[in-house]
Amino acid sequence: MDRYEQVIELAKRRGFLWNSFELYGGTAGFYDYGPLGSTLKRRIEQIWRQLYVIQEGFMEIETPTIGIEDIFVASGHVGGFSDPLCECEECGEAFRADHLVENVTEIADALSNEEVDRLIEDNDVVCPECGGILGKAHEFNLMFKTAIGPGSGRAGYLRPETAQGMFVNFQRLSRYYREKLPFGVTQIGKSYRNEISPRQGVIRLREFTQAEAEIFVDPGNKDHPNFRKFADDILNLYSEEGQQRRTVEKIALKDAVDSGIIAHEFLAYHIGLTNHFLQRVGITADKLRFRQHMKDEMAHYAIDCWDAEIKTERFGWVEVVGIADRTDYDLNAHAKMSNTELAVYREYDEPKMIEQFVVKPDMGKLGPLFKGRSKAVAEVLRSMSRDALDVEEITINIEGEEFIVPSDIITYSQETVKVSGETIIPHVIEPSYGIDRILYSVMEHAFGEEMVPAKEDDEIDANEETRTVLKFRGEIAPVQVAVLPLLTKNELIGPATGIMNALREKGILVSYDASGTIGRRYRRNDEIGTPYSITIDFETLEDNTVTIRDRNSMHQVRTSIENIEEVISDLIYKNRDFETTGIRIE
RNA sequence: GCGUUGAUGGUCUAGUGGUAUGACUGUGGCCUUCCAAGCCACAAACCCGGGUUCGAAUCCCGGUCGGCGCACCA
Repeated sequence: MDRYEQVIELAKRRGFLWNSFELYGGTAGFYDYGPLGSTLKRRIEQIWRQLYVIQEGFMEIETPTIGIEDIFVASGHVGGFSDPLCECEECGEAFRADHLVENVTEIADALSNEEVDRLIEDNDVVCPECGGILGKAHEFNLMFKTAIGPGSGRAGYLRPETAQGMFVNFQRLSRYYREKLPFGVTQIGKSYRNEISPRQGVIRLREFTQAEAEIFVDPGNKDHPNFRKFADDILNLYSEEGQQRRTVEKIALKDAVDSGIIAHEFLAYHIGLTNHFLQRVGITADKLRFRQHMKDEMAHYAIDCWDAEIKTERFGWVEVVGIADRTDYDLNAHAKMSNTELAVYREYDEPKMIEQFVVKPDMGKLGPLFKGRSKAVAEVLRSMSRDALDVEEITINIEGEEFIVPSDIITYSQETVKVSGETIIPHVIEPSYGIDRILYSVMEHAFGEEMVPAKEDDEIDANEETRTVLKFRGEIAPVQVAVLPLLTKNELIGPATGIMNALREKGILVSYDASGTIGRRYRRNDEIGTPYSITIDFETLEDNTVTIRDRNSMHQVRTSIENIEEVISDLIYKNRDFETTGIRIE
């Protein structure tokens, strides 16, 4: 069993991850989160909220998982997700069908699959790799399509990313943030891609959870006011240049910006924030790197893009977060599609006095002359230059129609105009997290097998046994503390229940376990990553003390029942040193 | 999607044309004392569909799911 199998086997057995629809045989690309998995996932998301929503102030919104066609036409997903592909019947290589017929037609990308097939046949297009015969063109549409409403309905798609729901709310959001850049918005939710052949368990899913932030910034100012916070952090950077040399470099973010490796401070800040987040949820620092997209792999509209990649035993480096400067691409696309201006007005510090050439058509005269067309004529006149207007009769052309305008109908002058601001289309910085991949990576990095001394027993030779333990950070461990009466005796169950209730009132997730020997129960809790165990024994009845056991060190202290919930809370949330919580016992 | 390979309790596994082996886990009980190994009892499985057969978990075909290779991963 490799590490992946060990983690997945444990995840399945202990209620973290289950194959969906298993009762009916299952379907690839879907996973259920069991009791511990859901809790772990929620704790990871909660830390994400703590950083992005509370600390950064990027409020969370929630938009439908189904989107209408226009959204995905504008975003490019309808076109981009339905490339026709042809596979070679000889060598099996797949090619973009429209690219294959580019040389024999002008309109390759506007053809139906049948038309492409016919062109391939008529022009004897063969496989560019091996010269073999090509199969029929077929669509690879990675979006799930559905119908909204009865009958054939209106086309809808399950969203392939949460981002579009935020872009299309730009105007509302801009107003919410009182029209001041920068501002950001976040969404945590499900996205859907109908992958052709999902494998690799939870690494590639058809339904998955994204946590995305869209941060709208002034394109003229991509400095970050709090950059200092991460400026000195040293990260494993795998830059475009580094990839050519196949070397990952440890560089401080400040230096990466100064030397131009990272495009600008704002992006670097968010790389820093991602680094902070991933380590806080328990990703091992030396199994984490940031890889820059190569020029040819980056979407054409992006300026710079970095992926956070995590090293896993089976899959190697797995992309878990993408941090991109998407420029104004999305807002432009939706502005065009919806015919609505998606921009903010930025007031200058000082109004600018601008020399302007101003044309003033006399509408009183234009009106009777051109009737219904006079407004369009005036528009054109206003945009003309002084030279073009300085003639006897001005001839203009609107949609093939000619208009002759006598020059005495207009006046023009050079004027000084006060301009107090300008309209700008913000650029978008987008950190996009794949929560499921992160959750798996956290489990893998937390997973450990340790050899520990076995209990003495003459009949068994081995003096060591394997302890399986998930070393989750306290903050993300699904079960935060186990309450264990040493024996199943009523006099022990009473105080145990009391302690459990006090902990629960404090908001701590407790598992109560009275079944089996104490050693077995410790091991059970090690395996699901419970950081602390409280054991109630007969001494408790005498002096109101219990033992607390630390999962990682297996050390125990004896401490008072009084305020035990505060002690546990401090251990989990405030990084209190375990050894300070009581008297160490051997 | 193509090729290849596998599928037996929760987990790991034995096995056969006549309904299944063992271990671990789990549950209940016993146990005055702390790291899975004590005692008693209990629970729990042949991936799905079709075919051959008196009878199929076993043989054959198809599917599903998993692994691997190829392709795909905006």
